[in-house]
Amino acid sequence: MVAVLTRKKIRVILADDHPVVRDGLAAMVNQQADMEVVAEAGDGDEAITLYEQHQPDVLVLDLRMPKRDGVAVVQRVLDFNPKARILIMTTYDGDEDIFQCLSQGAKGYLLKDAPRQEILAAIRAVSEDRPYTSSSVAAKALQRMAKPSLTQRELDVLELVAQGRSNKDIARRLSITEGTAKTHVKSILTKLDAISRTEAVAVAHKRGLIHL
Amino acid sequence: MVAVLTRKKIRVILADDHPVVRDGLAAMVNQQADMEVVAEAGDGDEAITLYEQHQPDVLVLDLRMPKRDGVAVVQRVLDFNPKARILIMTTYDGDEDIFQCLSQGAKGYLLKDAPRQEILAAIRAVSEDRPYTSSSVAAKALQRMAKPSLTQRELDVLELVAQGRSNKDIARRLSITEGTAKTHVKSILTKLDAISRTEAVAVAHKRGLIHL
DNA sequence: CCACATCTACCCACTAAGGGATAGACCGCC
DNA sequence: GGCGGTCTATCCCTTAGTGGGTAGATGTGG
Repeated sequence: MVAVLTRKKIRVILADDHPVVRDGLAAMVNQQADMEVVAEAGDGDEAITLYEQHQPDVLVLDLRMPKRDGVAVVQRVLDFNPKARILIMTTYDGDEDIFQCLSQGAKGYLLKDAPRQEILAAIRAVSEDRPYTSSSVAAKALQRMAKPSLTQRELDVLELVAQGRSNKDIARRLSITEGTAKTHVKSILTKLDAISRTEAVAVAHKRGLIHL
Repeated sequence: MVAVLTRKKIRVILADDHPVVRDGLAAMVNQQADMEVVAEAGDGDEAITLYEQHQPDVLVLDLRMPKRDGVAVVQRVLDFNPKARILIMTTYDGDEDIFQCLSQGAKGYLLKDAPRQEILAAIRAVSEDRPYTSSSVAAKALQRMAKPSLTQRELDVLELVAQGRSNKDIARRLSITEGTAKTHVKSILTKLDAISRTEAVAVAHKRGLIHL
């Protein structure tokens, strides 16, 4: 028997809410001699359940999914198994998403427009516990590190600002005074380097701080 | 020879900028006895070129692609062949996108999270020149019809508003007075039923009038 | 315990934005 | 030729948002 036949295959779980994408990845992975798909998840909760059930070598994870958001899945899975090897695969290239996932412990991050070979290379790298990040993605993570973080309260306010709420409306919803809402908005503007709330929303959206 | 063998297969072109999605669709289509993929495009220009080259029975088209936007591809292809059968397949469910594509002459519109069977059913329907639209998508197209359209100038202004520009800044960029910029913004607010520019951006984004 | 960050709240002053109305210039269509 | 839509522009007035600073309460970690 040849070595490659006796060596265990890389066991992969795919988590993505688009059946088409899962099909595509599954076809790609199963064509390889050294890897196989052991399960597929269509939402965040399923991803967690199936991970704990199968304990695969690699979890390929979409960021935006129903029921539970990708970052939450990363946390939960790494909590269950700190050595879990997670590869994020998403269309979102905002520095916040990248930073969150990688600093949380995901081993790789790549974009859905990546060519086949790169995707397979990433899965192999992550399966051997080697980090995989394209240079453009790594650059964004580094960029993010130089920027100030928003507090939870500021994120709450930012979300309402992005919905088009007025300071008065925001204050009412958060049970604070309008003055306090203004204070939060001001610090958001400062941190995001924006001169108006509308620009703040644009910046926050580009950076992946909010997802409309 | 049995009828199904002599009957010509449905010839399909896939246009999507994600290799994974193309792989998934191709695998799905090629497994069917009655259809086959004759070409794959990774951007809008390629989609047009390959359509004119192969003249397939169905063009499956992603809306957001590099080089040329999906709506522009629909126009161009239908200009080349008014009987072209185009099936839009996208993640965007804003009423504006749906309305634009269908009123332009696309035969079907479905979302990427659709199950395999629905996708195949849509391709078959469109290949026979039967429109295919899920009820939720059709509902949005109808909703859109009741809403006022923005003029081209208003769309120009809206885009700058969405970038966070001030009225003064917008005026400068469009070479108009600030007062005129205000007039445009005011009519945008009225048409989108918003009380502030930030809310207008939120509404416009949800409806698919702008894509950040 | 002290230092630090966060959330809350207030002050003042100034600018930007929104609401309503009106109107001339231009263009295409019936 | 006239009607309707669009783009441009202006008026007045009111409200919302921005920029500056200050500060008490609370909680957390060194």
